[in-house]
Order: sequence, then C-alpha cells, then structure tokens
Amino acid sequence: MSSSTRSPRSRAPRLNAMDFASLPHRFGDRDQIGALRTAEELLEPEQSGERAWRISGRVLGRRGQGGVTFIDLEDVTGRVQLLAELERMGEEAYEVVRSVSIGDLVGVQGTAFRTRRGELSLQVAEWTFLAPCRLPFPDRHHGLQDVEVRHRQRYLDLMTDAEARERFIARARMIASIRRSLDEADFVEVETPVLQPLYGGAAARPFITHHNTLDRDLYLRVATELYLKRLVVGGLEKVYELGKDFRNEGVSHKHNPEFTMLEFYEAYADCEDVMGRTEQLVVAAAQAVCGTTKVTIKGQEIELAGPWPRITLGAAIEEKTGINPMTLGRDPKPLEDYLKSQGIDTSRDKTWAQLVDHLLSHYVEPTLISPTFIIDYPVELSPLSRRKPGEDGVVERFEAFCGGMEISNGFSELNDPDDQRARFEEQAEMGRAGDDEAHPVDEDYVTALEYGLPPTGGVGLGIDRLAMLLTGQETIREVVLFPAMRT
RNA sequence: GGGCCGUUAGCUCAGCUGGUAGAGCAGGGGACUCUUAAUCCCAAGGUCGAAGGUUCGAGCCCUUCACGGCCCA
Repeated sequence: MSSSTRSPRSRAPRLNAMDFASLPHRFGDRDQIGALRTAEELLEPEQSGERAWRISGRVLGRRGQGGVTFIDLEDVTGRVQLLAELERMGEEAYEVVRSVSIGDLVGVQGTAFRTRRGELSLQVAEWTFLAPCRLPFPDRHHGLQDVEVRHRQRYLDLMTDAEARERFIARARMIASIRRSLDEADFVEVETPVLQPLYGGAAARPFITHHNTLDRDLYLRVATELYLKRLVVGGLEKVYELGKDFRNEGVSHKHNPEFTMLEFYEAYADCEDVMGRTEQLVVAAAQAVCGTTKVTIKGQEIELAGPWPRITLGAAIEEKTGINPMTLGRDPKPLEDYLKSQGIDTSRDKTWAQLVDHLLSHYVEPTLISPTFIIDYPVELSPLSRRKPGEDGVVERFEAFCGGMEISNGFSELNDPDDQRARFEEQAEMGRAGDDEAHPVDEDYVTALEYGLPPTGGVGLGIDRLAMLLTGQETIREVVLFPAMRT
C-alpha cells in the first residue's frame, strides 16, 4: 500500500502544541444541521432567523475574504455554511475561527442568516474547538479515489463521501425493516453459537479455530440452520437469526469470507409459505430503503414486487444449454462432456451434483437479473430438504436469484431422522469422493429430529447481497464497512 | 489459482525516445469585509511500492516480490 498517512508533515504549530486535556469532553444540546436547514429554509437573503442554533461537526471547506470567513460544516444530517465576521466578533474571536483547518471538529452557536448570494448560513456567535484533524485531508474536489484506501481506512471514505455514508445508513434501515417484518409476524430473534464443534447447514469450507482451555478445535459457523431447527424442535416454532457466517473460500465481487445472513424457520409451514414470506421481506425492505420496489441493477430497472416467476432447475439449465440434467438419470458423463465442449474446466467437479451446480452457476445464475425462483432441486444438492412427493430425487427447495446472484435459499425442512442420517452418510461419501464442501455427519442433530421436528419451512437470505441490490452496488465491498483485505 | 492493468508529494494526477521530479488542492507565511473548488503573492514539501539487474546514466527497460483493480476459474 502507499504510505498514505505514515509520514505526516507537521501542520500548524498550534496543533503540535495543542493540549488534548484542555479540550471539551462534550458538546451537549446539539441541534442537527438537517433540522436547521429545514426550519430556516424560508429565510430571505440578508434576513436573520429568530432562534439560536447549536451545531457541531467537521469542517470541510473554508473561504476567507479578509474580515469575513465562510466555513462549510457537516454533520451526519447535512452540511451548512458558517459565516464569521470580524466586525461582529472582534479581532481575537475572529482570528480563532479563521485559523480553523479543514478536517477539524468544532461546535458553533449562532443564528441562521441567508447571505446576499442566497446561501443559508449560521452566523457564528460562539465557537468551540472540539478536536483537531492532524493529518492532511483527502482532496476536497476529487474525493478519495484509491479503492484500497477507501476500504482500509473506511473512515476517510465516510468523511469525504456523503453517498458512502448514505449507503451504510440505507443498509441499516434495510436490516431494521427485516427485523420489523419478522417481529411483527411473531418470530423470535435468537442467537446461536458462532463457535461450533461441528459445522453444517451449507455446502462450504469452514474456518477452524482452537479453544485453548478445552484443547479442541472448533469451527466458525458456515450457517445457523442446524441450531435454529433444534430450537423449532424445542417448541420456539418461529425463530430467526441475523448474524455473521464464515466461509473459507475465495473473495469476489459477491463473496466476502465473513458475511451477514438472515435465516428464519417457521413451524407448520412449507417451502411455498416461506417463498411468499421471502418476497414480502424483500418488498418491505425495498420500500423502507428506496420508497419503491423498483431498483436499478447493472443498468436495468427491475421490479422486486412479487410474485416472482418460478422455473425448475432442470428447465432453467435446459433453456441455456439444451441439456436437462434431471432427465438423464444421474449420469455425469453428458454434463461433463457439455462443459468440456464449451472449454470449461471440470477438474474440480468430482460428482454429478457438482456438475449440476456448475451448470447452474455458470449458465443460469448470471442471467437472472429480475428476481426469480429456481425450484425442484436434486436431492444430492440438498441434504437438509424434504423430498417432493411423486418426483424421485427431487426436493421441495428454492433458490431466489436477483441481479445475477443467489440471494436466498429455502426449503421444506427434512424431518425424517432416518432419511437425514442417510443423507449425511451420502454427503460423507461425496466428501470421500473429493467434494470438500460436503456436509459432515451431525449425529446430535439427527437425535434432535428423533424427538420430532414439526413440518417446517426455512430460508437463508444473504443480507449483503440484498444491500447491494437496494443500494445499486455491483460489489459486496461497497456494502461491507470493512471488507476482507490482505494484511 | 490464471491473464491483463496499476502503484510518482498528505490527496488528485502529469512526467516524451533512458539524461537525475512537475501541477492543482491540502498544509505553512502574507493580502483581501458576501465567498461557494473564492482569488492573488511567497516559501516549503519526493526512498518515484520493495529488492535485484541492464546501462556512463533508470520514474521510464528486464527479473522477482508485495499490495490493489478488472476479467477468468
């Protein structure tokens, strides 16, 4: 990385001599700049407001004109110009204000005033220096262009780019909306272990860590699924968890090794029910963040309001490749031949299921820009899903795709302990065949099923990816505050 | 993991065919009583990502490495 802030050149002597202990510890009774702007909007040029305002924030601009100095002050709600006048303040106070540096944090009291040129301003009556900015500030006009610095020193990005701030505030509103939707539907929010003796609930490689006192390795969870369903067995009936999962895999525009996932489980419901609830959650979140259900992704305006079209996995792959893997038995040969004929490396696809997954992610996923449910997955790809009656080898499962990404995955939960044990064994076999994302056997989970899991529907929803959709971003790093970087 | 591109002042960027480093902004000093990227004057600011190599001479050419970006897997 560039040695951006490593060798600060000294700034004004006043800053080097500054005694932090003498600076105020608080600046109370603050007004928000946004509120000031709204309340004083109707002021005419050269007219003063009635009330005193008390605002604070960061200095982002300064224009001097002899006996008048203009300063741009910004807080999280907005920006306003400060007007300091030698004639009104006296020389001593005026010089203090005039010596402020870009980046400094200050508190100001005064009345609103609209300048001759029509700019709403705060006429400075009292000035409190709160904290210095000791390092040179990023370029005011171009902003911070270096993507690496924006991510490693996100505070600089947030300081200089109001859009970046708004994006993360939008993400927070989205998450609040999701919680509100589930809470209003009588779901219980729970917290399950991040450190797990055995990982499960998703096809993924885990991070491994070590507990010193217990002297044993533990896994960081790849999903919350198996714990949440244990809670449904316990009678909590409708549960959800919103938190970080960890997958020891590559980093890309849609993958961060730690990411935020929502999972919810609803007893006495099935795949159909949770598909509907997924649509509703997304629509409510879009309304909360954007005020509309139309968003623009990759230059296309898309409609998020349901019902989302549904297409079976076999038909979706057939539409793009001419091959329907679900009608060819479980023969990997035609799938492998097709991929190879297209010049695609299949050396890491050890099993029929991996080949199907490869076809889906390569030919289907990138084309699904508007929200779409892919349904009717093969049982080999779905070790925790309930079988679909009347269709051999197929389960009641969906994945929702949008913006060319998987955003959600849900199903009718498998509650037959014997079948579950057999699926785990089959996964173990696939693991031995070279699938390093295969599930490990979780006997304790099977035991929970032996006590009786009601018919249940459940869903995982990728929060970062939904945030990408609702904020119009094409990389996950722009919706994660501190994305994974090489150190 | 592979391919391509990038890394020069605190920030944003120039830098020709190889001849020893430039601007704007920020920061420092000064002028200026309604500015909006204010303007004007002065001074200061560099291990050119790192290490090797070629050369009389390397920011520039070659090799390796680090970090980042984009694409592919």
